Amino acid sequence: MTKDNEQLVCSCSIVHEEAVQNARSAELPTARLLSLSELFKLLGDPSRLRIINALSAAGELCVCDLSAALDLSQSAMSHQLSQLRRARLVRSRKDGKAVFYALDDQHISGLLALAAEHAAEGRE
Amino acid sequence: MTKDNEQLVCSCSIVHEEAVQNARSAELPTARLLSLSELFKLLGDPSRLRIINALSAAGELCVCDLSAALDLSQSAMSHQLSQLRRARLVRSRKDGKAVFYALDDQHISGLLALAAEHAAEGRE
DNA sequence: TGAATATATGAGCAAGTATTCATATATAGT
DNA sequence: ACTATATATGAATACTTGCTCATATATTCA
Repeated sequence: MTKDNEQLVCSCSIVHEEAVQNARSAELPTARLLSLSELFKLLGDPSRLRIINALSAAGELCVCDLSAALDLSQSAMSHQLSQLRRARLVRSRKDGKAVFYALDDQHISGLLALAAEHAAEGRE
Repeated sequence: MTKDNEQLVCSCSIVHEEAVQNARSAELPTARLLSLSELFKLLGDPSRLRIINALSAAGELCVCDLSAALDLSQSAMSHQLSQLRRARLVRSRKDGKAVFYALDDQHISGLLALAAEHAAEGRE
């Protein structure tokens, strides 16, 4: 075999046609790929994970509470919450001067739990 | 109320004691937090997500196959695989000159599926 | 209206990261 | 032994990103 009518992005020639075709046809649409990776990227920061975990535990917290509980500056907290809000991971409710945040997606807690299983088993 | 015997990392004073205590006592241990966020961070890159998706679909692929299928240079592919391998998301099997990679964790596909649900619903 | 409080946000900086380039290692074939 | 092939890896670079600082907006209270 060793065809190389593929774009030769690699110099090797032992391409397994059908496996590659399998992989190619299973490719996620770009939009879905990007929204997926963006979701994971948001969860991939310790500060944001702590925020999500705190909201999951406490139900609803205002920015001030979150800052105090997680030892993060108000500005940093607002910036992070802004990202989480934009991705619809949290929702905000304004009450007087305070703004209360809560998780806006029931899947997220499930994601954390499932991910925790991997993290737990993988460690030696 | 409005106690501020907390470390005043924020200048506000409407801290809700019990909610904050709830959040604080639910804090994840640092090691677990970091391994969790590292897992998500790895999944939070489009290239790595494509690799994982390809392996999930094709079962086992050598570096050359992956490079060809995903249009990524051999070097970039090796670097990414190295990270995935270090985190035990993939395992490698050497066969002659080729090295075949496959997913090393049954949870990962589940994670992708669950995350996809969020990504699907969140879009307007 | 004026002062204080709670949150949001733009700019800038320091740290992290994905890719490329060059090169090293390992295996197979001649 | 020599060449070609497949993969791995260190260094450099361009790009991203999380935080801080300064400031803006909004709400409450006097």
